[in-house]
Amino acid sequence: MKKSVQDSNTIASSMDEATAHTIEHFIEKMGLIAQADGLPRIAGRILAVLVIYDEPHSFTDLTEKLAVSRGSISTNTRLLVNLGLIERSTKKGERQDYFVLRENPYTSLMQGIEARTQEARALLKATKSDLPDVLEGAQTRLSQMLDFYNKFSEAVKSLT
Amino acid sequence: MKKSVQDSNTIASSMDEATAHTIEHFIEKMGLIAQADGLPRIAGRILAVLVIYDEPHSFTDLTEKLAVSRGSISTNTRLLVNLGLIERSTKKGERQDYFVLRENPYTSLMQGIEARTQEARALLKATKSDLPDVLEGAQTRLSQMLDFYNKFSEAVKSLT
DNA sequence: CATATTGTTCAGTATAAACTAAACAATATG
DNA sequence: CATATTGTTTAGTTTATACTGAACAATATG
Repeated sequence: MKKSVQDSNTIASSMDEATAHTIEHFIEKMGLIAQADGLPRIAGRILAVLVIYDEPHSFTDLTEKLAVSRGSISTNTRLLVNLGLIERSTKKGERQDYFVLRENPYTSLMQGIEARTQEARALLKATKSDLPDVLEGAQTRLSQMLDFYNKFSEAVKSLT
Repeated sequence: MKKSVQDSNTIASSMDEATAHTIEHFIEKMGLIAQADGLPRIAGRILAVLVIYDEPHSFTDLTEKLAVSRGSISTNTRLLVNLGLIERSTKKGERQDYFVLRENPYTSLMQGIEARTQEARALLKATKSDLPDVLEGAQTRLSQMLDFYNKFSEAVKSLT
């Protein structure tokens, strides 16, 4: 078996104690942030690993570094790839897939958010046009909400 | 027992069939949108009711209109109040609390989002300063991520 | 061909969250 | 005071999701 980028047990020994702790903490916190954003905790942790380390990480690197099952790595790397945050890469003479952070990871994230607001806007427009004008209050409040989503959408688009 | 704003069984009969259906659909979709945003489905549905109807809705109005338990209404109205989306109101001679949509519901929502990004920014800053400069790649990627969150924060703030 | 490696899928389990129903405290009403 | 109303809280249930571990297919290697 090929030696992986770095064995999880040897991380700490190859760097400053405090640094190792900082990294560990960052990885766990990113898991929680991911969770708060509605993503699996593991997805956030994988992302954190790829933010910290320069080297592309293989499937097995990740299972060892994060101590989770291959199934989870498979599922969550695919998720992150779909979100446009990471991408697969390969090395010649190696069968394994490697993962690295994408160049501009966050723009595509924004596109995902944009798509979601688009759904809300569609619903609001449809509801407005389906409801009779006599429901003035409802029409007004729907307009306000739609107006907000429109502005939000613009703001998000300006970030990409 | 006081007659409530409108009995759920009589909604349809007092308005156009198509209109009733549109409202029903809007309420359910709002539940799903709330869910996608990490909120309980019921919170979205309560919000939808208050968007559609002019009248302040009591606790019991909501339980009847949405066919959910009082416990859920209690929990979720409190949640929506804390998010700044709705507010309690009262009527003289009435013991019940009533709920209405706030005047500008969405700005305070944004403030909540802002607070969440603030956490991420704090983590990124702390991690950057705790990690040694020799970890150039990590420093760069952390900066990029922080940069993104900074811009996002600005964009969100511009909406309020 | 037999064995090993790699990634995916899926059944089952664990965990977390939503929701209900009932108990409860506080207040009002008669 | 007894009873009813109102909102909150909490125990228990349901439901959804994350995660594991093992089976699997595909491919490589000897």
